[in-house]
Amino acid sequence: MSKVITPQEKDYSKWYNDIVVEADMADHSAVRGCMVIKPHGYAIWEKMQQTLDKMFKDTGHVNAYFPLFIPKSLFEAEEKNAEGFAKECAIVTHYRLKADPQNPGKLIVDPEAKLEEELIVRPTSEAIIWNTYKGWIQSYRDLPLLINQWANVVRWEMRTRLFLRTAEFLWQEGHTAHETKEEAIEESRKMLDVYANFAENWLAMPVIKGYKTPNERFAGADDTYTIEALMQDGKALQAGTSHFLGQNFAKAFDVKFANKEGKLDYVWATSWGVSTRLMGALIMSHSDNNGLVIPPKLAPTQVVIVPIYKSAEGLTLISDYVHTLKEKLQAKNISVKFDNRDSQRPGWKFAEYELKGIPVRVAIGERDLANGTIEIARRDLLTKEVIKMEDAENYISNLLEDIQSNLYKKALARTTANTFKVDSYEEFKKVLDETPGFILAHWDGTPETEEKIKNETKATIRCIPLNNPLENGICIYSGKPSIQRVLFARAY
RNA sequence: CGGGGUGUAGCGUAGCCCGGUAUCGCGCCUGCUUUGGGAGCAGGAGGUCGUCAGUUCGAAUCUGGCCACCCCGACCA
Repeated sequence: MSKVITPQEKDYSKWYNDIVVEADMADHSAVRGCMVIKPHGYAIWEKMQQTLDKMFKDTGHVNAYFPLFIPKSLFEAEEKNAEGFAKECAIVTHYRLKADPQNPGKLIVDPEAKLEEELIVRPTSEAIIWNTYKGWIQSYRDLPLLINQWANVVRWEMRTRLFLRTAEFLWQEGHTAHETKEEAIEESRKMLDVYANFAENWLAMPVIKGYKTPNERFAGADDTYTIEALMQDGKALQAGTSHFLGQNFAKAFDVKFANKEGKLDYVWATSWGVSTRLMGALIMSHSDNNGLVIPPKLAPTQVVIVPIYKSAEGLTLISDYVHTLKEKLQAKNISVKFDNRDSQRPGWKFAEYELKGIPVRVAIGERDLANGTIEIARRDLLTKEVIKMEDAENYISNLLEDIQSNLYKKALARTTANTFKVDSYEEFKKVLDETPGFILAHWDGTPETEEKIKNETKATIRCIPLNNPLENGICIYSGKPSIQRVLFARAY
């Protein structure tokens, strides 16, 4: 039906791009690798923010804000972290422009205005935050320190994709400090659970919780926990990570505290984050060839009401009913938009809201007024039903819940159907090429084998699932003994 | 960064080989008729042809540089 979206089966990545652009979520900007997030996309991101922010606060965290710039000397303090990000940093070297004497009307960088020390545009904030924490933490009484920041970060990626990998992106980063290793690990696991809860119950996206192999760990972490989701094309997406940082940053920034015994010790740290990449996850979990599909819990507008009328009097009569319906729905905390614009016709509006993924559409015409009915269409299944007016608010309220759970069930069924246990390398390669998805296979536990599999097949170990059942087997690549299966996939 | 492709009105395009000031559709504006799945008719507006330079009497068209985007690599916690 859609005239604008490239079908998934024809070209998945073109389809993805079409959804982002045509559903009015974001657009390429004049800046390389950076996008403009448009109101419809930003509204969804705001819903994600609101939901996550509440979850963070409910688990005892508070928000703060740290600078965009990090002096190079601070940035390089934690060596592994610095090394991990060094290749993708934007660097400020000057602070002033001046008129170009050779070229009237143009500006050049003023060579006189060179900074004594370069500033790194944050690719992540551990360095500046831990440098700050040094001044905030002296005693166990100052702990735990549970802080989150909503911010933008810059990573100079070579190749970018709207929402999935942009040079600048929006995210939240939690940075916590603890007295003990156990407490810090518990914190990082707790936040992983928050992310998984959000992914499954709001994004309606099933995820596998697990931890990363040393190769795939965050630079500077002792352990990286992750939630991994399977997209419609069989590729995996890392949807959120939570890191146990050990004492690495405390040591690099000399953050010590006096414990209850009066002895000095380095604090234990975590950091955790999710980004606007979740928008990509949302798209690639539920959307179809007709456009975006938004899970009701994240839809800025859950219900749109389209009047169908032949005269101004007709519109007035319809509006009277719609206003009472709208109030009843709002009383149930349902967000409703009454699109009574006269500048677009109903058919146009239907197509538009379908493309933009509004979960429920209500149509009311003069015929309905006479019959005491309304027409209700659900975006996920693209079905329509005519119901009695008096059933409307309960019907819609239940329908929203049904759509939310239906989307999750559908995504879960897809993920399950595309998760394969594989016992030989031949079979492994065959699955990757023919029915891509998650692959559970035995691995000998060495970085060498992991690297070789990656180089030969582009598949990586997404994670070692938490609560993974132990099972003796042999590595599909090396034939060496293995004690468990790990989760492989090609990934975004 | 390497290989391939693209860039013409808000969007999608024709023209480019063979140089002479730009085609069509959608959208936009006005009016009337319409309104239950992207309305119809009539009239109208809108373009430094990505950008900079070169060749030429003359460049969308030929040559070179640069920029942006797309695809494939490389890269990516």
